[in-house]
Amino acid sequence: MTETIELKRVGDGNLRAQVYQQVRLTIQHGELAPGQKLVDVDIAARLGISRMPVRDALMQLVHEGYLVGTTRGFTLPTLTATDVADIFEVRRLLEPRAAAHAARTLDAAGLKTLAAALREAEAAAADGDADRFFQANSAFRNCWLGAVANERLSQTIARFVDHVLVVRLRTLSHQPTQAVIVAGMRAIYEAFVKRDAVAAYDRMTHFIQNAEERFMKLSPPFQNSDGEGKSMSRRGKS
Amino acid sequence: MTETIELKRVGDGNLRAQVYQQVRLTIQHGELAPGQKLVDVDIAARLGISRMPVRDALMQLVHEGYLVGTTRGFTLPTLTATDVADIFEVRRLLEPRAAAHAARTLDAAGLKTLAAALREAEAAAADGDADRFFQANSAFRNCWLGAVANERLSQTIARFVDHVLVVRLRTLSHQPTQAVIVAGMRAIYEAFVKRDAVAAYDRMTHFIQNAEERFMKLSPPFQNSDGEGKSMSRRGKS
DNA sequence: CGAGCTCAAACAGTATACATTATAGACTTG
DNA sequence: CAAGTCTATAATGTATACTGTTTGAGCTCG
Repeated sequence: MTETIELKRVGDGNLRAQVYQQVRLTIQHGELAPGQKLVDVDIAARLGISRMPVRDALMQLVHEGYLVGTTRGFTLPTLTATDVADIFEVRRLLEPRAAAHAARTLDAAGLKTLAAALREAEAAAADGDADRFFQANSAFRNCWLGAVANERLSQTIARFVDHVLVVRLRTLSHQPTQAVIVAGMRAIYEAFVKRDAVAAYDRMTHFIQNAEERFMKLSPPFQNSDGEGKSMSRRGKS
Repeated sequence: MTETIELKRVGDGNLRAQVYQQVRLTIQHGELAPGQKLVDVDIAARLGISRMPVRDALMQLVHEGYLVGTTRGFTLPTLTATDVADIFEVRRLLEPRAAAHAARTLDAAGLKTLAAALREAEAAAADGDADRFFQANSAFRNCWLGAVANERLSQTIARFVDHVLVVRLRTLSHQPTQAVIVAGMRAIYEAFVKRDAVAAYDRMTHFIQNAEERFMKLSPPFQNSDGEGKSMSRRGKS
């Protein structure tokens, strides 16, 4: 409960949105211990605002699956192997189609951004810089996902990606995995360049399958799916 | 703003969950005019509670897409043709797979419930009772959706179904459409009985395509997708 | 008579205070 | 010594009050 979380106010709009952004970025950057408690009054004091906007933001994050809210504070969810498998199943269903969309709608500027992200990922992989690699990876996906015409589709995907993202830093630190991912990104990028929707679909399918295999293989702590500790018990749902 | 909304307290847990349930049920039953404003302090007064739980519930509903929150109250979203098409695209991607899951996991009790819902739908279609038909339809889907092992998948589907549901009453009132839907339900049900995952997948695909065609055909007011009034502009997002 | 401006009302955002609940730790008893 | 219970504390849930902003209506001026 020391100064591990560093939140600063950003001029965006209402306080809730600001807090939401800050906390989500904190989570996405992995700057949060797996069992760390997020207490609204605590964050509120640190930001110099009242509990309510913080509480609203945290509840929104809970609802989106970024956090779990117990009666005793908000913490990161600890996904079981089943959870991860479920998320990947949904991603397998959605992302290939979305990639096919993007292959048709990406413009020159988008392709340029993708190329830059790809180069960055390659450089980071060469250096073994997991954090940079992670950032490049996110930039790559955010770019093509932003070109998808169907916003509900892209938003749903983004959410599920973020859910596994919490524990993804581990996978992305693994050198051979980085190589595989870069290869997959390049394949997808080339399909985008050729505006080949079918190729984009197929390569995205392959990419996700690879990612899931790698993830499962590299995560021995997830093997103990004792079935009892389904940690995603949400609060506030029906 | 008269007594059109009838909310009663249900002993569930915290107030926010209760209000959330009540309002969502109200929406799902179509007991809400398209442009009607939902004001937190109003509902709070009617329920005899304070604004905060109501506000939380409404914001949750906004976030889930059931409502849109303007700077001037919460109202129902008015979906454009593009919105509906987007939702159906996601449903096409998810529901066949989910049906295949259900074909394997549905137990005898579930099949019995499905059979009852199917009979109910047939009876309602024969009587031309749109409301009963609607209820039977929902019961049918909720049943097989509940048997899907992947909870994230089923929850995502349920959400998107609910989104089009707001304007679905129109479609379900149409007699020929009711016949088509009943036929589709029966086909899917039989696939479930045979535990034929492939057939369930294919028939669900066909079912959704039919539903979308019918929906688009029966909705002349949605044809004017002037592109300007994208009504799903949410508040509170980034 | 019409257009623009001002004022008021309504509603969401925010803050603070109070109630409730669950958990952890300590103490007591078997 | 161990197990169960009780209490204290910490964190969420709820309520009320206040503030700021937006919208709509009415009035005034051109």
